[in-house]
Amino acid sequence: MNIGQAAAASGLSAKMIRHYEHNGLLQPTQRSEAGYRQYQPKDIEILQFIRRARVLGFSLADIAGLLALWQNPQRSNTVVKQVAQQHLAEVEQKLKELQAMKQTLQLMIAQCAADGGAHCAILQHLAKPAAEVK
Amino acid sequence: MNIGQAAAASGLSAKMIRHYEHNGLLQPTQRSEAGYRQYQPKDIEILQFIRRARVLGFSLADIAGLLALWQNPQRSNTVVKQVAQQHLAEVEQKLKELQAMKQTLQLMIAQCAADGGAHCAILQHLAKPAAEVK
DNA sequence: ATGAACCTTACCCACATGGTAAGGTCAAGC
DNA sequence: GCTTGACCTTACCATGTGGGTAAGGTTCAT
Repeated sequence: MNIGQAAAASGLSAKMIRHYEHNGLLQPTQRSEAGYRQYQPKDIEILQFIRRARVLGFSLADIAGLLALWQNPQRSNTVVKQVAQQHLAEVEQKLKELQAMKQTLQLMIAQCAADGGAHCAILQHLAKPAAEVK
Repeated sequence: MNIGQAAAASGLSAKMIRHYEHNGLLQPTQRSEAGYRQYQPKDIEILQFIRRARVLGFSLADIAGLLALWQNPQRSNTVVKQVAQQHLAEVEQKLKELQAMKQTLQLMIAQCAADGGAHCAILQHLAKPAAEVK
């Protein structure tokens, strides 16, 4: 199977598959005589694993670790859980930041007349907010 | 006022102030004979404006626009509001994505025994999720 | 044999920020 | 006057996850 078919089968782009190989996420595959990468069904499973982990926001470094654990029969699920919990904590941290942004943005937008005039609560807030944000 | 003092006064780093100037966010300042950038109190207000907008997640391109509007007495608050609403929509989109990640991560973590064994619901989910995520 | 569709590597770009290197400047203290 | 340390300058590299493009080789069907 060539890289284009592997990409279609896994939901990744051919570009990214090469990138993952370059980054050490994937073992270099066999090559055809012409140098084309050859993928086996087992490789497709690995690619799908990577795609699903990316959808969940895991970094490539995290995924490298998860892949190694996945392929290690001696693994401990405790380690896997730690990785996931650490990532969840980061996601929750970003959620907090975005929620704070959202709240302030909504407040500012609600206070903006949008009547075509020059007076603007949004610009006022950015110039001198009621409560300074550090 | 030198760049270090301007950085301290505005809450930005000297590095970023230079970067903003390089990007066209800031007008090049006066320079001392030795070539040091010189900042006036008015410049500090602009730097603080930028910092507050960054805290709210506005891109540098957005901030360039907001700064131009701020300094234009002929501005229309309608335009400002549009910029803010567009950014809010992006923030809300990211919030949705992160919330979906959070939910799935919590589910996977809850199902993981973490008893030191090799069986792991998290890896199972990544290998073959119950409901495929495209 | 030719053309389309695929593959290869190797670059540049985004985005905001940090780091580092190599060098110039200024002020304080001796 | 000289040293020292803190500051400033520019210029480059790195991050992380991709997208884009270029220049070229391969494969297959017509």
